[in-house]
Amino acid sequence: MVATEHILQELNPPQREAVTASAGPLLILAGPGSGKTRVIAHRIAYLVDREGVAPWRILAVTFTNKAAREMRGRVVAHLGDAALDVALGTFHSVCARLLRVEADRIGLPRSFAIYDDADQMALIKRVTEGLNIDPKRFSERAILSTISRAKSELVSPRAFAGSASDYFGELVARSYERYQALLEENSALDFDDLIVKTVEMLREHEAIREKYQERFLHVLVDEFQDTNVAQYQLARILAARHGNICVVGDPDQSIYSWRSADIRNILNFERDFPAARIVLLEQNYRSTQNILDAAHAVISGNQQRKQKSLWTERGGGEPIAVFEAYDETEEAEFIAREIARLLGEDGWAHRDFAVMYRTNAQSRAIEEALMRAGIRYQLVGGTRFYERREVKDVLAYLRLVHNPYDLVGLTRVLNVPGRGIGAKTAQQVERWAQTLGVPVYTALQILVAQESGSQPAGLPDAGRHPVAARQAKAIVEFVGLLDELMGVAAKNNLSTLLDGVLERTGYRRYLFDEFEDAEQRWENVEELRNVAADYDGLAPGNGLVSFLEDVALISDADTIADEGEAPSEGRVTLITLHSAKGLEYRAVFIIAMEEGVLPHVRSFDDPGQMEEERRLCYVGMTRAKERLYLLRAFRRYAMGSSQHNPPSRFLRDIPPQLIAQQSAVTEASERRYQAPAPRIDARPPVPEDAVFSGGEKVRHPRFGEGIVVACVVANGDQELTIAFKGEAGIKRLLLSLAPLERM
DNA sequence: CGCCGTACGGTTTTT
DNA sequence: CCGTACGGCG
Repeated sequence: MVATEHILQELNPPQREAVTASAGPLLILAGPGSGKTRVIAHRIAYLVDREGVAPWRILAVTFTNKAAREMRGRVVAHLGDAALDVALGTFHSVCARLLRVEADRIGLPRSFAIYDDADQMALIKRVTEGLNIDPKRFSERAILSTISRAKSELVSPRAFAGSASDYFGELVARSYERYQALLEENSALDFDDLIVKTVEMLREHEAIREKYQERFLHVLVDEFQDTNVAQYQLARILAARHGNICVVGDPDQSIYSWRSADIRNILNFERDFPAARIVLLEQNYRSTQNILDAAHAVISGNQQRKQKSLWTERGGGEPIAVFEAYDETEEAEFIAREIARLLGEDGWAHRDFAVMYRTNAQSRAIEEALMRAGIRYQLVGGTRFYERREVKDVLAYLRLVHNPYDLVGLTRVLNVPGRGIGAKTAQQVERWAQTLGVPVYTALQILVAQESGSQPAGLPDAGRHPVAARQAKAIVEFVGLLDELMGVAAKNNLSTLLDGVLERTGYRRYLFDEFEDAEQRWENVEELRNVAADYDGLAPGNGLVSFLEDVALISDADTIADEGEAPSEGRVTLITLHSAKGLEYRAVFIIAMEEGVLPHVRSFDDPGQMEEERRLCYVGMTRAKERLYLLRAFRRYAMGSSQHNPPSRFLRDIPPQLIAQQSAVTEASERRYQAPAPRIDARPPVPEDAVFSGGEKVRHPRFGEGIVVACVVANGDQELTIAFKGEAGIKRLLLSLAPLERM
């Protein structure tokens, strides 16, 4: 508690202002590395410690669950266990909790399922099928993303239909309505619904609204530039009673507009709260001046932005290293070598390094190189654990036990492991359910009743089911299996339930019968069981609910190993630029600085999206504390074939004097592609006849025949990277010293 | 009706 | 290169 005073001493004046601003709306515009996480944590501590606010009356919303955990850790460090009562989480997790608590009062099934991207896709497929929409003319993904955008802007199906002006709009309007109906039938909410339903709840139920408005004396929102309209409205409603809303963001780091994040929220905030106090945090505590200058040069290319001054006391630092490799293998090998080299120096640990890329698929080459070099790494995201088939199967059973109306889960495992209920039968049942106007699970129950010759109370009187005898028998068994598992769930902890699922379905045997890589898959199932065991302390029903909720709302950034691992245990981080937001590393490698990758080809025809690519690059660059490496490859393999990408426009925006060594890998080949990249002026002359270029065959007296894969011009010499055919492998040689012969 | 083989198409980012 | 869609066989 006494800590507060000396904490305030450590802060610079704007930070102190942000922490101690007493009441009312507050907008903090924070540059990268300005210590904003620290400031929010301090502010929470300050409110409790100095202003006497009860911790449970503070709501702080972060972007990822990991950020929430980190925030909680910081606040607990200041306040002790009292801080555990602060309401902390992502918008989605906070909403899920509120909806679960209020479910009965607002007529929402308490056991609603949460649908992720893949589940939504499965649902929208049914919608377009039902509406006879040709997926070749109108992609399901486009329809879904239009629906999602409407929901993030709090546009109801009815309102959307009213404003639809073209044919596509009509189709989406019809799909939207049907999609929502289907979600309801499944007792499911998608990610957007979590927010939308919460806003609706607060708008329509006065008692509930007043309860929470009264409770939350202070509302704080981090990463405000990445909130969508619905999320902003939610924060506004919650803060309306007391008017204490503090939002923190950086327009230059807005990288989620494709997920309907709306940068205009920042402008609207100033409009909605004219009395808002605005604090600028412009001092950077993270990066060296060179890194900051380079990043600034890149972000300055955006037209739509407010100029901002960023400064640091950290001095010049190392120049930015730009490396041009022959292909992605060499790019990766350069990184592995550089990391190995720095690890050999004093004070560097694995966790000091991160390799960042635009798309998940790019991690592959890096992984291979690090593996070959024996460098430990952790891959963030990629083929995510919870997206693996075997994990999804087991989860689907758990979801069904929790909510048997979940049609997506049901169709997933109806015939997994195979029990003779094929697609045809599933379709028959679904059609039948539709004509009866009941959920598929209810139809299955009726079928079971009919098979046993009875008609239990509470189920609609229906015509005879359309399923053939053999398949009907299999369905009876399947429904029996679910019943049995629900019985297990009611009385046992989560891992017992999961064991029950595996045992009764014979899932292990199924894996080993059907898959080559069954070992690996079974390991994943066991890993899932380990996670589930963490919930065994909870009451039977609660364990399952919390587990499913956490699984649905977990993000890949949440899986990053926390600090606290022994230094020797650290790992190099491989991460997408998007996921890297909010993180920092001593050394950062950004790969594939190429036109078409970063900026991504999909942004070429839209200036707005191009600006977002630039911000993405800026986010990546500003993750670096001490060293920043920007890499590109002359050729890159993607989807089987090789392609050539010109250097990224963002590279050209960086002043040459900030760049250490301009590596020139494939000059000769490069010229053929007329790449106009600016070169460092003071490049020392190299004797013309001595210049080797990529692809040339050479002979070395000791290493034998090889191919030049890269050459770097430096200090009047050339450093050649040569792949030799024999034992020697890949070597780096100086032109002036190596007795090389052109072949 | 279900299962297994081959051809083809589509590929950003994620709470 | 990977997963899905379709066609023939048991």
